[in-house]
Order: sequence, then structure tokens, then C-alpha cells
Amino acid sequence: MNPMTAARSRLSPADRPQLGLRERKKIKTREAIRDATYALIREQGYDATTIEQIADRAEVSPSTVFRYFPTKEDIVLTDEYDPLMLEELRARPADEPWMDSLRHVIHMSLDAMMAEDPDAVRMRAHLGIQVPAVRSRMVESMSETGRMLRGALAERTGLDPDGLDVRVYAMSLTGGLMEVYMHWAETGFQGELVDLVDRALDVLEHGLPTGNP
Amino acid sequence: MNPMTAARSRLSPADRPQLGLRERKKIKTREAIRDATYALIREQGYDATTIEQIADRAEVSPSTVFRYFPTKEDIVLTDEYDPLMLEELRARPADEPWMDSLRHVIHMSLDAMMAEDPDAVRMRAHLGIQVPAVRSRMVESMSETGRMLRGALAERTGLDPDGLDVRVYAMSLTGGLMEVYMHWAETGFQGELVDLVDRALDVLEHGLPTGNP
DNA sequence: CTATATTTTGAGAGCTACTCTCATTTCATG
DNA sequence: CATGAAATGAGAGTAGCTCTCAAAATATAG
Repeated sequence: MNPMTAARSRLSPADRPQLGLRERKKIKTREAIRDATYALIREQGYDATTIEQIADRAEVSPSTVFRYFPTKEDIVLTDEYDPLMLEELRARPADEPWMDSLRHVIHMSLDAMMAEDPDAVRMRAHLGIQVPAVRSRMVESMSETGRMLRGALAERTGLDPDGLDVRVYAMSLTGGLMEVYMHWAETGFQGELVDLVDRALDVLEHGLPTGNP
Repeated sequence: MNPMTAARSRLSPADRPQLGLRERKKIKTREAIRDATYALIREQGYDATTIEQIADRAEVSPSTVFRYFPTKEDIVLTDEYDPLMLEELRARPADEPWMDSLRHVIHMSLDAMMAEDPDAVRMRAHLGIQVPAVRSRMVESMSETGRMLRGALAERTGLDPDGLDVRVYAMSLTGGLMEVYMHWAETGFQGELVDLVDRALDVLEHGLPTGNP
């Protein structure tokens, strides 16, 4: 899922020998840039970290950094879970209640991300509440996930994926889930993210506990 | 409300004689900058319009432009309806169902904005779908409205405004409403925005028409 | 292995949003 | 009118990002 946006498939280039030298090198540079960025941000913070510094530490030129990532925020974020989620969603039984499917799929992605690099998950959330540009990019990426969700939802319900209803519904879901992520970071990462997401899904399904909806 | 973000109180400086010359002049420059920006964007588009051009046409220096607006996006957006909404929300009878109150308040703000400058409302929506930076700023501004909503909601329900549930609920509302605004722009401004908002609120309250929620 | 074609990279110039500083101008007040 | 305060303009500086072009690295054919 996207709120947490990103977490590369951390297979070292050597693990994919079927790829040519060129491809393997590209993966390596990509990782070098990202690692350099994370390290520098940890040392100096996001704003104090310039592209030039990142390039230096990753041992590439600034041009190359921009060739790999369109913006500075994208170095930190960049998502790769949407296709996986979509596939998983489609694989669910067609008669399963939508919310159950969603819950299942989110659990999956979350587990995958936490298994991959739990530190990065937290760091991204942290940057999300501190750096407006990062939060923006995160929201953007969330709403891409939202579009994917619309597609899946439309398949299930037979509704128009671009109709107002589906759009509103999907976006309210993604908005709510985004807020979970931010809340988690703002409260110092207390509790398991998965549990918070579950509570959020309850709210989204049944309204506020008060019943006021 | 905020999705539409902004619409100045268009009272010419002369209408507020109680203010000193200094204050009146400030209002005038603010408007001059905004008008110049709108005009230039209409002529050339957002990206092609530079701060320098805006400054020239508004007959101020670039420095002054930034003194009045922190970013280029803010020249276009800048919201002033939140306090009004909050006041109006508080004035509603305490036993009125929350959704009814919300609906009422949104109608109000929407009417106010459309009465003020309907053209600007459309233009902002249009920029929102075309220019990522503007959309970002709009989302940001939306989530400020969301925070305000949390406060009002907490007063009503007695829940913690910073608790997960209220946050998720409020953000899912704002997210859904934001999507209405985008949908409206993407479909060429067909139909009345108010009607679309009403439909959206139905979805947010009762789930999708299918009943799948 | 060599030659050629294709990709990837680096260097550098250039644009623009945005920040900061300081002198100058403009308004407010006694 | 004089003095203090606020608003403005000019200008230098930073950093993200784009574009171009030549050099380097890799793939492919003979």
C-alpha cells in the first residue's frame, strides 16, 4: 500500500544474474543514491542535504541523480507496491466483502514493507510530518494508489471507475489511511501500525465510535 | 470550505475608510498581485508565468511579491473561509445530526465563494488538476480545513480531537470532498458543484450505492 | 578481437523560485 | 515639521531542476 510509499526490493544486483551488466549497474546506482540520501538526512536533516552532497556520497554526478529520480522527494519515497496490491486484490474471492479484501491486502503490503526495511518506513513517516514537500509527494503517491483502488473497486461493483461515487469513496479511504500514517509518526510510532490501520478501517466502515457517524 | 480554497473579500480599499492609508495600500497591492497573476496565467499558463512578470504587471518589485505571498501557488490559492465555517458550525444546534450541520456549512461557503468570484473557483480547480504544485498546496490547505473540522467534531462528540478515530474520520471527509472538486474540473465543470458535493456526502455517509460499502 | 552502434554518464550552462540584507522611500505621530 | 516605524526596492546568493553535448561504458556483429 502506498501511505508508506516505497521500499525497494532489496535484492543485491548479484542476485539477478540473468540481467546484463548494464542493468545490474543501474540497480546499484539507484541504491547507492538512495542509501546516500538516507544517511545524509539522518546526519543533517532533509533541507540541509543538497543534491550535490548526495551525488558526492553516491559517487555519481548531480546529473545522474536527476536521471534516476525526478525530484529530491522521490529519492526518499518512490513506491513499488501498487501492482502487487492490485494483483492480490484481484486474487481475492469475488464474493468476499470489499472491506475484508482491502484489509487483507493492506496487511500484506504493510508486512512486506516492515519486513523489508522498517527503519525506512518510520523515517518516511517522520519526513512526511516535517517536510511539506515530502508530505505533498506522499499524498500524490497515495492518490495514485487511490486510482488503482478505484479500478479494483469498479471491477467488483460494476460501477464506473471514473464516476463521482467511486472516486469519492476511494479517496476518502486513502485520505483516512494517510492520516493513520501521519498520526502514527506524530505520536512517536507508538503501537503497531497494522493495528492502527485496522482501527481506521473500522471508523471508515462504521463511522465514529459515538455512532454519530 | 477549503477545497475551493480562497476567494478574497472583494471590497475595494475605499470601502473601508476606517483603515489607515498604509493598510489600504497593502490591500491594494495584494489585489494587484493576485489580479496580475490571474491575468498572466490566463494568457500564458501557470508555468510560463514568472514572478518577475507578475511583479512587473502589478508594478511592484519581486521582493514585494514574496513579502505578500510565501510561494507562487499561494498567490493563486490562499484560503479565508475556515474561520467563517467554524463559526457557522458552532452556531448550529447541538442536537442536529453532524452530517446535516456539515452539509449546511458547506453549502454556505460554496455559495459565498461562487457569489464572490465563480471564475476564480473554476480556475483554481483547473490549475489543481494541471499543476502538481498547485494541487499540493490545495491538499495542504484542505488538511488545514480538516484540522478545523476535527476541532468542531470533537466539541460535538466529546472525543479527543487528536485521537486516531476523529483524525481518520475528518480526513476521509476532506479527502472525499477534495475529490469532488477535482472530478468537477476534470469533467469540464458539468453540473452544479453544490449538487456534486451533496452526492459525495451521501456516499461518505452511507457508502457506495451498491451497498457494498 | 576489433569495429560499430547504443546507452549511460559527466560537465557545465541556464532558468526560476525563494531567501536575506541593507539602503531608501513612504506613512504615522507628536 | 521632525522623528520613528513600516513598507519597498535593489541586489546578491542558494538550490532544485532542465537541457545540451561530448566522453566513457557496454552491447552486438563480423
